[in-house]
Amino acid sequence: MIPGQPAQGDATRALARSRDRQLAKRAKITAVAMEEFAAHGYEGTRAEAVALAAGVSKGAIFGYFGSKAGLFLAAYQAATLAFGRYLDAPPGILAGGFFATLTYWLEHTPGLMRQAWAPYRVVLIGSYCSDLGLKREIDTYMRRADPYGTADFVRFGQRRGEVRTDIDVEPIIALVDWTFDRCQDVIVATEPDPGILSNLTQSAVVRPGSVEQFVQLLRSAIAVPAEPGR
Amino acid sequence: MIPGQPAQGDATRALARSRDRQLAKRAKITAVAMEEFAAHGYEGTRAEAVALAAGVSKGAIFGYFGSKAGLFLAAYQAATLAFGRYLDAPPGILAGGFFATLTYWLEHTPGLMRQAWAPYRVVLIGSYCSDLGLKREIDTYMRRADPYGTADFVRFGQRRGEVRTDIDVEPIIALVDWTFDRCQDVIVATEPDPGILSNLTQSAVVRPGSVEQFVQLLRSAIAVPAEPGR
DNA sequence: ATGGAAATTGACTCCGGGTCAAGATCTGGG
DNA sequence: CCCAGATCTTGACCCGGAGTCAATTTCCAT
Repeated sequence: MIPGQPAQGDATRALARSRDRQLAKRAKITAVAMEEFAAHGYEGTRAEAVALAAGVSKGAIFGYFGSKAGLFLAAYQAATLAFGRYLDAPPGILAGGFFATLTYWLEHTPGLMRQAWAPYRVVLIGSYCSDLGLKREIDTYMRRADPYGTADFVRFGQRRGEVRTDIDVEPIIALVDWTFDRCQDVIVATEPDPGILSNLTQSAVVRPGSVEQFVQLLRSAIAVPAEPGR
Repeated sequence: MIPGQPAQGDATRALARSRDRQLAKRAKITAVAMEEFAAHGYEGTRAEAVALAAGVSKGAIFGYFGSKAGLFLAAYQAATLAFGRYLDAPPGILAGGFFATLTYWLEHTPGLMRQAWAPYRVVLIGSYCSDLGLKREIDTYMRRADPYGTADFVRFGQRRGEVRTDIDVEPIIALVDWTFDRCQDVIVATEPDPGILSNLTQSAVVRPGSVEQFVQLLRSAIAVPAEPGR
């Protein structure tokens, strides 16, 4: 157990180290790919440029990820993990309930975007553009991994009695995701500095308060219906 | 005015005829492109294959449409026009109001899809996959042309007092579009014969009644809120 | 050291979008 | 009927980038 030379040349130890190096390299490539995709889009990103920036050869990229689509998928997954889950909000906020938490995250979106614009852009690209095959893989991943924890979040709202339980959760989850995305669109379009994230939504005049309206729509849709008697 | 030979060889007449031929060829190419895109997806479609099937040369395609993206955009626009507008429902249905009309169209979706599966697939492809630039053009087109008349439809609902007017129309329109899309997804996944439209949504078990649940969600969201007193 | 397994490389192939000079077709006038 | 000029059409060609694979390097166990 003395640190220094590999203690007794155990095969397992060596293998583990090599596995570690693999993973590190994979992670490095993924990180670089995220930057590249964010900067140039899916079509605009060159496998060779990623290889160069990551300090490996083009062949290695395909060795690790199989194809450009595979590389993007990895970058996309990494990007989604760069954002927190709904229920990671501070306890004080969570105590305020489902809609308070939702509002909290929406208010923090501009800051999060600025702090992590590459992941944000990659997620955007993944949501909107790719061939159907890739799109399908992304959907599958989102459903299986649920990286934002939307499902847990909705169930949290249901447990607190804020979110209706008279219909399936799936449509509700889908609607929450959609609302959040639309609000992000609005926020991006409204942001005072259109430099970084520009050229997606042209400046159709965005009325302030749009976010609130989307949230209101969501609330009407998924809050527990008032009991008919009253 | 006697039909037969071109009356008196007028320049205008000749120009008009040539313009007509142009348009006819353009339409032909667009129609063929729609089939090809529907069958093979965006990436999978070869400009040369379209040219061959349309009986023109590859150069002509680029002459008419500038690029593959331009060709797709044309096919996409043609595809959206192949579907009716919401308010084109039979008068008897329209008399039943907003939600009745919505339900009518949803019930007719399977039939429409079978009868016009190429336009349907192309619209699907356009909604989900393309590079950001193309996506943006598609969004612009949808907002400007509103080929399904969703905006008119929502205002129709508002005029009838069925749809709330206390928030902007834009979020409502967006939500109606989204709901319709999701319902279509569900219907496609539920269809007994998964042959034609298969391999997009894998058979995640779809509970019957999902469509109704989405509509219920929509109704809760956008119906006029019950007055607080009651 | 050394044999061999595994990782890495980058020159190469292949494919498809896009171009453009050459040729076909059309138009109007003589 | 024929000609000149304009316009349309063609398909061989170019080019860039995804993906491959034989050769080479790195790594490890003995």
